[in-house]
Amino acid sequence: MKIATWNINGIKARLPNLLLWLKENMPDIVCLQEIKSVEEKFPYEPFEDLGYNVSVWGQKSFNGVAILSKKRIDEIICGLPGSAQNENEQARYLEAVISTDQGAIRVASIYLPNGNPVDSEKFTYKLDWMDRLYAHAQKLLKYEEFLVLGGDYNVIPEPHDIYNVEAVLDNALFQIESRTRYHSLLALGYSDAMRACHDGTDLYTFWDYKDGAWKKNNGMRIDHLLLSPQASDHLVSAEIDAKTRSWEKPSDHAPVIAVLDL
DNA sequence: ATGCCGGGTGGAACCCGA
Repeated sequence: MKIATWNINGIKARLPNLLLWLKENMPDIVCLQEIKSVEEKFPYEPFEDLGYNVSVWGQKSFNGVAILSKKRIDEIICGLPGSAQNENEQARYLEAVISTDQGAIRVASIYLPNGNPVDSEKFTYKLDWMDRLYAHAQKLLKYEEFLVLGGDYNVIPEPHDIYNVEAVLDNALFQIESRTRYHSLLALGYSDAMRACHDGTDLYTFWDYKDGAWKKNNGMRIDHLLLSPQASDHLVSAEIDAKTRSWEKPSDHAPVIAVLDL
């Protein structure tokens, strides 16, 4: 079972790259973020042609999450509990229950709010959103399922997850309030798939388009796959597919992939 | 360097991202 997360920064702009990547890697499940499309305009057909079931929670212009799955999707939940369930709710959380031969696996595609600038209501929105994610993640653990919370968390967990700490001292992604909330998820029992498999530096998932960040490797690790203990017991490997950042018309994020022996 | 790039909307210029 190969499961991936990728902030693709626009499904329309990234369709060729995404299809190429799917053909090369053939993941079983993919969590997508920032599709920037409403459901009605999502290009379902090319994914279905590759054998994927597709669930989308979209929004015009911004945000938007989706889940691709080779196996049947039995259940879909849009949004976190506690969200204002109205038409203004930002499309940032999509959860699916997927059938496998070993039983059900629950997967969430998460596009956590950026939160900049920190002296604005955007930062309090981020922290409130993280509090609601924590409460939901805590509840989900009680199911004792194979569970993967994948997505763009917009949190740099540790100093060695950024090329230069000085560059993000005022950034919402590195504030102690953001990092503490991220670490509280780990304290619940979730494991960061990448850190479960790799130590050290230079493990980045995002490089800004501007200022030659990719060429200078000015990156940060903000896209994560968090595994429940049941899923973590089956973790075989985890990797960042950084080479996609060097492709033509790249997303500014690279995919993260975990392999589970399920 | 909090916008130098890039996507989206809409059809120019502006919002948004990390």
